[in-house]
Amino acid sequence: MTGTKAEGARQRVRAELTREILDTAIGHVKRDGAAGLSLRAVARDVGMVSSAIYRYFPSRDDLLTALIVSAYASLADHVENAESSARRSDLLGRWMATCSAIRGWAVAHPHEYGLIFGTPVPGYAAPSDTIEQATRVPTVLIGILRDAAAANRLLPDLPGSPKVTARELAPLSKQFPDVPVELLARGLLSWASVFGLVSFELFGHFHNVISEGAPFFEHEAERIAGTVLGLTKRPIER
Amino acid sequence: MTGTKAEGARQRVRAELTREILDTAIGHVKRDGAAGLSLRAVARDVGMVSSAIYRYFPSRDDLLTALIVSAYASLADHVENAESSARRSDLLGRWMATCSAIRGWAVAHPHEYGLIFGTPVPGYAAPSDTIEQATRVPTVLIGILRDAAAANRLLPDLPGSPKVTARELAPLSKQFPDVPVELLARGLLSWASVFGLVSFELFGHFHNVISEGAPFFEHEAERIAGTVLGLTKRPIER
DNA sequence: TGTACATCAGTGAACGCGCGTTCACTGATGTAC
DNA sequence: TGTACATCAGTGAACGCGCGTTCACTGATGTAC
Repeated sequence: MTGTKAEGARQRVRAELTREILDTAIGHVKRDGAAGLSLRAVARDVGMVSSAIYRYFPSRDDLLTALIVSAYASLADHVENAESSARRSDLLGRWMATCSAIRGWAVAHPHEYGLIFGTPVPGYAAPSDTIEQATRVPTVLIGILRDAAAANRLLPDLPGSPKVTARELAPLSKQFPDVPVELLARGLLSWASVFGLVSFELFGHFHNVISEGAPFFEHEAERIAGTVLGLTKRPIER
Repeated sequence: MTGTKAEGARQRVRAELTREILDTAIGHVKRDGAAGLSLRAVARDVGMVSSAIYRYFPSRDDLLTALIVSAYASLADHVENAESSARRSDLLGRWMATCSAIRGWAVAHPHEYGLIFGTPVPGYAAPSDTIEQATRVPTVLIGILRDAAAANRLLPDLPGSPKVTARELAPLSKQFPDVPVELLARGLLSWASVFGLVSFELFGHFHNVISEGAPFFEHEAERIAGTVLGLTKRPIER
């Protein structure tokens, strides 16, 4: 039935046009941001009449969803690719590659970054289709953390550190039952810190604060690895 | 001339109406977010014809600017108030009060938070009027850091920590010449971390990750104090 | 204190625009016998 | 291989809406003499 080849020309053309509409829409987001995205403008650029778009996307919100999913996927591709080219045992290298890839992608795709990490589009609720792609970057992060723990490269918490409870992190903990809650908490904070830095830079809050974004970010990413993650240069002796 | 009292009834009425327009607009942002803010809708609610707004604000963008300034001011009021009611010598208490106030305000005013810390409104460039208000919260933070340094309560950097250069932070350093660059960098990262946490929570990225935002945030704020800021419980002996 | 004039707030109509979505339709492409 | 029918993509007109901004205007409020 749904053979890979004999799909019929109609289906192939349909897939191509869907792709073209999506790409055109991405182009609009790249130029003008997501807020003003217009079905009609996209249709014009594709060379269709506006109502024809409805053969491909049932509504503007569905097109938006597709754009969000595609942005998450694009970021995740970039990050996974960077992280996987570091030597597995070079944990700091993997962390730095991940962070740099996040910032690099964000700087190269500011509007797409804004689409997924900025103010949610009003009246729009992200459907669950997005979570598969949205989960990929955090998963890379947790992978690093897990390997660091296995290699005995994580400092213990400072005495008197706050203890995050399992309850607070219950939903995440259920997805990664083999990772201690304490580690998940570190991962979450480092994740939020990295994106906090990137968001501040992209959204203009580092204006008149920082002169060179890239080296500052590298330094801070390294600092996060050392302090928040507690990643050590060599295995800890017991 | 411009006496405080005999301003004339006209001027007073004008000020009151300006306030009313602003408050109505804030109400709209609270309900629907900033993206769809409409002059006409505001005018309707105030009970004016749409063109009358132009006697008070020269354009939609100016109204938006006023809203942004007002949001920054509201946040800063809230934060300064909370921070200043902690005992001066209780540095961790001051930090925690600051952080909780930030999150508290954000949760209570999500759309206003989105207006100032989310995706910048497309085609809109924040004028310098905003910086006075925008600077107040970071200033509170630096105050804590400065006092902590004076009280000898900051851990030295871990050996092998990345050294942020003065060049990278030149603009900020010029505003706070008495604070060492290294401290400014810590402050920046902690600032970004706190807002990263809050943004993730407000913008939905902690969905299915965290079950209870408030206690988790408190724990993480404390962790930031200990690891990023390097704030110790007692003065360091030399 | 009273009058003549200037300032200003608010009106209402209009301009020109773009938007998302629906609907009946025309032709072309595929499918079943 | 050929015909009859069903499926589908794309059209073009229309609906109903709301927007920011301009402009000539009316009256009321203030100011100067």
